[in-house]
Amino acid sequence: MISALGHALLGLLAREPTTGYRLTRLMDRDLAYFWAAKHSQIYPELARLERDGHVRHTVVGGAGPRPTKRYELTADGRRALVEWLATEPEPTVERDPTLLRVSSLWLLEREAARAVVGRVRRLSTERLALYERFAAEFDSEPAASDPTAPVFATRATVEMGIRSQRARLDWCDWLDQRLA
Amino acid sequence: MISALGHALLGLLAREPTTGYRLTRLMDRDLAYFWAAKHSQIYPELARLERDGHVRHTVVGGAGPRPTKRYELTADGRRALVEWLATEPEPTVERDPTLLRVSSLWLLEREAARAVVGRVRRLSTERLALYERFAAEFDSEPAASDPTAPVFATRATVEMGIRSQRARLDWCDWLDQRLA
DNA sequence: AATGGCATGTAATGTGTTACATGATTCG
DNA sequence: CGAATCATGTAACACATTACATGCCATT
Repeated sequence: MISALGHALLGLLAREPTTGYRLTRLMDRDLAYFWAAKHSQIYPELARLERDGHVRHTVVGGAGPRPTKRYELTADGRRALVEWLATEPEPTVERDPTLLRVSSLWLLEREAARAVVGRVRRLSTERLALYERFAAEFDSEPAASDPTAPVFATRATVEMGIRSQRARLDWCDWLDQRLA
Repeated sequence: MISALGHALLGLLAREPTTGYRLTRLMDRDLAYFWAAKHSQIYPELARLERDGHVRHTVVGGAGPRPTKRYELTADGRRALVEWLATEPEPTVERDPTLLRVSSLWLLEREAARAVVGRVRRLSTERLALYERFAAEFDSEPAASDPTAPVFATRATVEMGIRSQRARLDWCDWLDQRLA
């Protein structure tokens, strides 16, 4: 069985073979807003994927005490990835600390409650600006409109990020009005 | 330190003292779409909250091999909850298996890719219908518009759920067009 | 008499974060 | 020469899921 993180790594390696270190940075940059992982989780997962024959590595130098490993998909790994893509999507288990706070908002005075909403709005505004910068960056690449190009898929996930944040900002307005 | 789950439980107990079993069902019904937890996680967490003085229990019978316990907030627990509400919101770490799939969508043929989007749409449509039923239910209670009533806060979180799903459905249209 | 809901717990395993540990290369 | 970046790993801990375990009470 391949974990969600495993599928994330296979997906990145399908784009381009690379090192665990660079996978860590890629996840931080490209996937962080929908799937986060630290290097301490990524290195063992790569080892497991290799043990199960989904990836293989070649040593490409040694910038430190240990060898630098370049990972790539095996034919089997690629097959497993494509198969998974077509399976039924597992329902998202949301864990939203903001909604957790809001679910107890009735305990606060009006002004304090509005302050909470204000903080949510600020955080969302920042996120939205970030995602919109990402989107502009990706749109400047011609391949962004080609459904078989990796950047197309990345652009699509950023679009969802943007729409999520816009929805959240609209919701802040809705809530704020009701607290007026 | 109180965990996120701890805050969720304190929030529910602030509404009404009750048993661990009913907290499990409440979370499943009212919070599941933004904070999920099984009973095997809830019982130990209640014990920890009690050890730290945030809740206390009284035995109210024994519908089984062990005593049935009714938990309620202590003054200290209520204070801790209200204080946490006003703290800076921790940025949501998204873990969205749907976006994980979409980030590798470029690997698929056009028809297969559209099928993936179709499955996402179906799931979202179902969710939206569910949340809209919840919303209608809550709106039928007069207190739903009173910001100091618990049902107001629940209604607000459902509103966010509805807006999220609508945003996701719109995004499915956006994606589908680009895959046409 | 069987089924389902009420009720509480533990054990094993899986997933994710923080902290510890090491050392080469490159740029200023 | 110092700082940042490249690079890989392990250990300890926290959080979450699945499976195991028990037994009363009410309804059909």
